[in-house]
Amino acid sequence: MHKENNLSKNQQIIFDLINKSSEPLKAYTILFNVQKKGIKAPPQVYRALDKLVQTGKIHKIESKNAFVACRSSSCEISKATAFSICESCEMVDEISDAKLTKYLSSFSDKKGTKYKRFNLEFFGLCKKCK
Amino acid sequence: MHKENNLSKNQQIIFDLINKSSEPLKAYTILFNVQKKGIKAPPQVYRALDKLVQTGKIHKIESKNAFVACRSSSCEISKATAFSICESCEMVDEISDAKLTKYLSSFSDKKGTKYKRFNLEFFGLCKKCK
DNA sequence: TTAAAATTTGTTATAATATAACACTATGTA
DNA sequence: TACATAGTGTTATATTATAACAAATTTTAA
Ligand SMILES: [Zn+2]
Ligand SMILES: [Zn+2]
Ligand SMILES: [Zn+2]
Ligand SMILES: [Zn+2]
Repeated sequence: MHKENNLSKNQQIIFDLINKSSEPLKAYTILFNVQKKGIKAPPQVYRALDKLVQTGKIHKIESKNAFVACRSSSCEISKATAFSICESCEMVDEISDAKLTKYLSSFSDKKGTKYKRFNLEFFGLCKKCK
Repeated sequence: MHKENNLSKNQQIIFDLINKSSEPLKAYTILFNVQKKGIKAPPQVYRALDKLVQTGKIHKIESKNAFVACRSSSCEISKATAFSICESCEMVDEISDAKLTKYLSSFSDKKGTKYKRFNLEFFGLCKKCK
C-alpha cells in the first residue's frame, strides 16, 4: 500500500480552514481557530504550514506573514507564484497567468543567471476598493 | 531654510551600516552593531528602517526579514523592486532591468486591473555557488 | 524672533511571529 | 517482524515588531 498524497490529520484541519477562508490567515489566527479541534500549540500549526507550503497546497504571502490556499493553474508546485494584494481591504488573489509565468520563469539576469523559483507580489487597489 | 532630503542622525548611522554591508541585515543585527553609537532599543532601529524604506534608500527582503541598500537604477523609489536570492549562501542582489520593470509595471490581470507597485524575489544559486 | 507644528529621539514594556528540543505515536516499507 | 520515516504533543524560548509616553530637535510660517 503506497502512500497517497494525503494529508495528515493536523495538516487536513489546517488546510481546510485556510481553503475555506476568503482572506489570508496568520499562524496565530489559525491556532486560535483550531484549538477546539485539539491543536493546542504553535509548533503543531507551523509544522503543518511548512508541509502544506512544501507540497504547494498553500502559499505564504511574505509581505503579510499569512497563508492562502493555492488557486493557480500555473504556479507549478510553488515554483512560480504571483499575487495581487489590495492595500485597502487586504484582499489577496493568486494570479494565474501563463504568459507572466513563462516570462518570469525564463528570465535571466545580466550575468545570464537563471533562477529556479520566483515569488511576485503586486500591490494596489482591488476592484471593490477603487 | 527648507528641508533637504537629508537623513537624521539615527537614520544615517543605520543607512551607513546597511550600505556598507555585502549581505542583507536583520533588525536585531543592526541593533547590536549600532549600540556603540548610542542606539539602544528596537524602536529606534525600526523607526529609522521604516523611514529609509519609505524614502527608497533601503528595501526589505520580505522572505528574509532583512534589509539591503537600494542599488537599482530602475526601482523608482521602490515602486518596482526585484531581487535575486541565493538559496545556498543567502546572497541578495537587486535586479536592475528596465525591460523587466516595464513589463511588470504595465502588467494588468485578467480583470484588467493594474497595480501601482510590485516586489519580485527570484530564488536559485548565485554564480559562486553553482 | 518666536511660537506652533512636525519630526526625531529615548525609554520601558509588551505583542506577534517562529523555532528548539525531547518524548512519544502512527504509518509505510522490506 | 523490525526498521525507517513522518507526524504528534508539549514546554520553553528565540526572534521580529510595535504600543505608549515623555522629551528634544528641526521646520514652518506669523
Ligand atoms: Zn499556487
Ligand atoms: Zn480592496
Ligand atoms: Zn532599489
Ligand atoms: Zn550563493
